[in-house]
Amino acid sequence: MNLPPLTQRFVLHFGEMGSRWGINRTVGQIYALLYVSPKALNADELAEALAFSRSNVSMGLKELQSWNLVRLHHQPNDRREYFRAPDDVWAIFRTLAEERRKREIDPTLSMLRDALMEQPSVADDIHAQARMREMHDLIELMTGWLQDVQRMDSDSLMSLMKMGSKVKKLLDAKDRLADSLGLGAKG
Amino acid sequence: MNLPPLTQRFVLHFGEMGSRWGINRTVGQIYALLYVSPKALNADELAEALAFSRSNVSMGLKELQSWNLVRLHHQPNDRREYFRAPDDVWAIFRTLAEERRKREIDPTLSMLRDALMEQPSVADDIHAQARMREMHDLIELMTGWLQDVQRMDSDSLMSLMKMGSKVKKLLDAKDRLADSLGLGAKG
DNA sequence: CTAGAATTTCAGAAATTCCTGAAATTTCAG
DNA sequence: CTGAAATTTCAGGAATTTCTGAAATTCTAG
Repeated sequence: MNLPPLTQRFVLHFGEMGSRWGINRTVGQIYALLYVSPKALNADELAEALAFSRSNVSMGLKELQSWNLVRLHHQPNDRREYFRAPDDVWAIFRTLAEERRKREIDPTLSMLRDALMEQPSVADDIHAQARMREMHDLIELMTGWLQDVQRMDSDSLMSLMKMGSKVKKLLDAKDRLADSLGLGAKG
Repeated sequence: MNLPPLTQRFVLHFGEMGSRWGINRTVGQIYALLYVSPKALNADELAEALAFSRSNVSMGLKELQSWNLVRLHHQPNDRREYFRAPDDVWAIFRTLAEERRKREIDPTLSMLRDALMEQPSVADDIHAQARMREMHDLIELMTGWLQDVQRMDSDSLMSLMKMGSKVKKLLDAKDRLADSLGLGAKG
């Protein structure tokens, strides 16, 4: 591996963190390098820069493509494929959240839905089902909210986040205003 | 394993999903069982119910304790330790988010901070550092926001989530109001 | 104290995941 | 078509993680 110092630190860090994020070292390092690289890279360049086997890079890129995290490019008079990470870091985050929801949350939501349709046959399962309902409702609320905010443009999302918990004050103010005008609760 | 049907499905699912969530089968199944169990369980009961070795359960419980995800209890005239998941599923989620931030985000944030202090020495590193700054700013904004909302009580959080993207309309309304009153931009 | 119950530690076996080189397949210029 | 370049697949070796049983340690009733 022969990368400039800052790039190298970033790449090695992503390789190490990979295991905590549920991706392997190869995938982590490939994405890190694509993310900071000023230009699109092809598979051979990645294999060379990161000292991985060509086949390993191929599998890593496939994985990243299945996550929708890379864009493909072509150079004139060169039939190799070149890869880039999206420029917009917010878009990357959105994609990541979306894909993780699909893989890590949706299967559980569907298992919970199935379990909630059943008629529990013993006392312990009655309690278990009630607990599952609590979990189901929370997950449904959170994923629904996630999908809502994912539809917002980056600027609105940023201003919303910058407000942080001040949103609560705004909500309270809205409620008081609605009350004082004699309006009922409304969404 | 001899569990009532719904409980068993839930437990097995958490065991399987464990690998996607970065926890192992043992830890997943133990927590699933604690979560749906109507009463606190001791390590022997867990080992028996899940058909794991006693030592494996011990390590799994240690892991869960390091995540702050279990509560310890004692029964009169019994010196064994009994374990429970917190009753409030929102509290569980908050803890999970907090601990994942510590393990999966904070190390990266700190690496990025360090990298941003350096003076890039080659052209590619200048670009790389700019990209790192974008990532740093997004992560800082998101974790700051997360800490803000984590301080909100469960009810406020729920009503906020139920609003979903309607929050944006509320924000727009606030901005228009502020404008029409001739006020400048304010937090 | 002490004995035995409860729990933890830990070496290494078992299972899983990662990674490579070789072979197979796909792509496309000529 | 053909052949060489580009890419993918895949068997199996390397590395890592998980899990167990045995031994060590901690705890507490008496």
